Amino acid sequence: MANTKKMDYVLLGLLSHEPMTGYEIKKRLDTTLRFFWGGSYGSIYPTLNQLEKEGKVTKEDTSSNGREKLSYSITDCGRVSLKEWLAKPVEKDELRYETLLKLFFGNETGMEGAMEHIERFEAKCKDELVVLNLFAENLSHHLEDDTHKHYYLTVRFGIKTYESYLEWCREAKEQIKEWQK
Amino acid sequence: MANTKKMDYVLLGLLSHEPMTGYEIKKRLDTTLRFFWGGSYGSIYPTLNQLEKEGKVTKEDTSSNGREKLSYSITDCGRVSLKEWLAKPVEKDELRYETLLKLFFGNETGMEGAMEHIERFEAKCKDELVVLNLFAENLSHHLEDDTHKHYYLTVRFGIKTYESYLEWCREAKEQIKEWQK
DNA sequence: GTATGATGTATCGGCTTGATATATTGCATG
DNA sequence: CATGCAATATATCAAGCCGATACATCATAC
Repeated sequence: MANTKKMDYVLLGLLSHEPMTGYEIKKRLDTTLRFFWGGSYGSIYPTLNQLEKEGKVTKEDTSSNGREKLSYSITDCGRVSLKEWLAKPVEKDELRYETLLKLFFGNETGMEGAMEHIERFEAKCKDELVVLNLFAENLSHHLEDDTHKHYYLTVRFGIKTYESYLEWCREAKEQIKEWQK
Repeated sequence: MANTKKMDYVLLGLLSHEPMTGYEIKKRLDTTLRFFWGGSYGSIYPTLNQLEKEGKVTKEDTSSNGREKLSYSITDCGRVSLKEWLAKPVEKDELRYETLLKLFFGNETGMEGAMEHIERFEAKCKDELVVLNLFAENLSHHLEDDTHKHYYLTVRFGIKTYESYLEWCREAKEQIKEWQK
């Protein structure tokens, strides 16, 4: 059978929006998708080559002034492959929260350590929420576009969850203070 | 320098609670830690051997009736290593939500597909919430123990976030219905 | 003019997952 | 009481992925 590798579909999905270079794909992963997915050069470039061999994307050399630049576009075959994957039920959603890990094992260091981790987590969440709210604001003016509608739903997911993280931080800090009495 | 590998500290953390076999560790990861961390045999057994070589855990053969059984315990050296790691700030928290990925690229399949993914996600969240609430209920009767306190905080995190996921599901479904008019 | 950062392609080591192999024990069901 | 299925238990392997790094050019600022 064909690939079940996730990165294949991440790349096909991004290229279904517009042609891009590997570098641009990486940037997109680090900004727009950052809240729910990642990806490294070590999987982007090899996957692009493999997808080209399979005929799911095409490569175009758009170098200029000696600066190397390879633009990738999705093919009809690639679109079919993407749609098949999109229609299948989700296999796995997962959280990998080091903060919770350190909290869980925190009885080795006491509640002060836990408190510190929660406060750092809280600060980071606040920063992320600012970014997400900006995204939502910008997107709300362009909701005619179907792509933006889908993007908007994922941003709303981010906002909802980060807000609940902050609520939990407040609750947890309160709880710890009570225990310390 | 020493290891920065996460699995090292997951195992040390679990063994700091009580001695366990690799199999028991796996079960713990699949139940208690499931909501925020994972782990496979392919990383558990090799890591246990490596930690033993480093003197951070000791192995004891507790086989009986010909059934092989290797119990691992944390050493003082292992405890020091764990505490050092716990004191360091968190490097990375990450979400890997295939549901959001399929939603983000959903303009290829239309809003009906998005709706289906959201509904499946909603159903799964409801199930998880039942489990988490059970955990919280049980734990709330044993909060004298420090280990349980820390465990309780992570369960509360799970409850808060799953509740917000469900809220988002409702909101998103509402939003999609409105767009479909 | 020259250092810094952004653009851009690419690979490598090491870690992790998911599947699989192997073997024994305990329990249930006909 | 046999037979099969689930649970206990250790262990490895291919394939996937991350983080770091190497390399080269261009733009900007000082």
